[in-house]
Amino acid sequence: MSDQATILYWIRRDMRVSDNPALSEAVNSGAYVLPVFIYDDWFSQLGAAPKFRLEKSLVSLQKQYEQLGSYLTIRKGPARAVLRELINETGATSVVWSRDLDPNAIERDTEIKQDLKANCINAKSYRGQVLFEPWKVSTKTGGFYRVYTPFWNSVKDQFVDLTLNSPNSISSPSERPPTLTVEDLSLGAAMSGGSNILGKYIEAGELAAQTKLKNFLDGPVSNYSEDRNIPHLNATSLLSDHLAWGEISPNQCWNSAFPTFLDGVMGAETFLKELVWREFAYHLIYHTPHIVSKSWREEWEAFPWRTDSNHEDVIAWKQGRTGIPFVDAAMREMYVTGRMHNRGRMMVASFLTKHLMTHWRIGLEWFSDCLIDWDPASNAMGWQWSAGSGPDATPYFRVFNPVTQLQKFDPEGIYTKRWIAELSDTPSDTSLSYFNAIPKHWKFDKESVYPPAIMSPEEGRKRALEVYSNRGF
DNA sequence: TAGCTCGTTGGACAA
DNA sequence: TTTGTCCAACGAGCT
Repeated sequence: MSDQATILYWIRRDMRVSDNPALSEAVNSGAYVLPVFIYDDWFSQLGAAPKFRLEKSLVSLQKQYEQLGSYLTIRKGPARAVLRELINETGATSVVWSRDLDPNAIERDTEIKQDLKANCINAKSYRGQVLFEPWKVSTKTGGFYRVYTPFWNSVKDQFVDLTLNSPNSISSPSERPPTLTVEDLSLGAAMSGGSNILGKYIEAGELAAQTKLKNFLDGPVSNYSEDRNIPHLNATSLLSDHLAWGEISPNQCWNSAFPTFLDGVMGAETFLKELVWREFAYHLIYHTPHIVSKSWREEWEAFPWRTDSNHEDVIAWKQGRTGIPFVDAAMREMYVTGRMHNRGRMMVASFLTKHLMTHWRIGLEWFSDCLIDWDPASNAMGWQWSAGSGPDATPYFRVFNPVTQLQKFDPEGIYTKRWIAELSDTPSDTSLSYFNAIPKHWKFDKESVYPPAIMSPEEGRKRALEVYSNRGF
């Protein structure tokens, strides 16, 4: 073992080397840096698509470390035990990481920090997941924000540019500790067979993220305010999965878009506001962690939700067979690509929670399994917003009508034809790919007849409004 | 402290 | 076809 000190850099959801304060600090200390990924319970409980996406991210990150003269060490097991093991093996004296604001991650990290310190190991966490740490934003009376607009007004002028460049090289111990390979983690194992198809829609890694940000700011951003509502257009940044896995930082996004905003491009402001929605979700998950599992407004726990996740209506919703084209197109888009257009997300969430009166948690769990951009904070906030149980939620009488939404945002049926083969005499390749992606036991193929609507928009709206307006629940 | 204003994303209906 | 108004009322946040 060399005399030079070693720092463990513990990687979680920060799969990048630029604007990474924890990594930069470790590199600048002059010690050897050992980048470590630990597949612990936090990761093993992820849904199928997030795990598959994680695999791609790790492969990309591994290459990046090799290009910087370092390497990635991968282990599996409880993080605390694995870190101790690595400390014993390498003689490391410090562990650094980027803060993860997910409540389960906070609990794990707090315990680990105490444990390390009790054993005379330096342990330090750094910014990186958000623009504004939740404890640094407060209302004038010292509380946390519950409504988006005041939150936006409060943070929009507070941003300080701390963006860091990538290290030029990383010096790591010459003696490599034993490591697993990415393949050893079997991260694609939970996929039901659509992984080849889903894989085509994933471009993982930091470089891909930077390229997408640049392309977005070079073009689509100018019409983003309007075009982002049209589900068949390629008008959004497509950065959500990169942000979810930390392949790009919100700081980098903000910094790149801000000059465009100053130039008076409205779309750039809308984009910044979207970034701040992500911030708001982390603000909420930090201050009210129950948002991930219980209705944020307590009184909504008594709402008579349908809670049977095997109900035929729920199955139809998951499989994109409700007979409501907008809902089905969006659900199929998610199953094939691991993404869903934002208007689709609002639409299917409104349909499940209002027309089908099904608990938002059932929707949240399905999204957690299918989305490559799954993020605990945004997912929880979004579902509770749609259901009406969350902070700053949509009023109960605001029920999306899937037919009028389609007329407004997809009048020519481009989006629905892209995803629903049964609606076309000459089905598109994308719509047919759905049948190759779904599991066989769904017993559903391109010869199937498109089903009649399981619930008429008018009837569903009427029923939802009656129950929602009944203060007795 | 009390009062005032406002609330990401909608729908139905009337004019 | 487009535009305006109401839907119901509450709580957040500010002054």
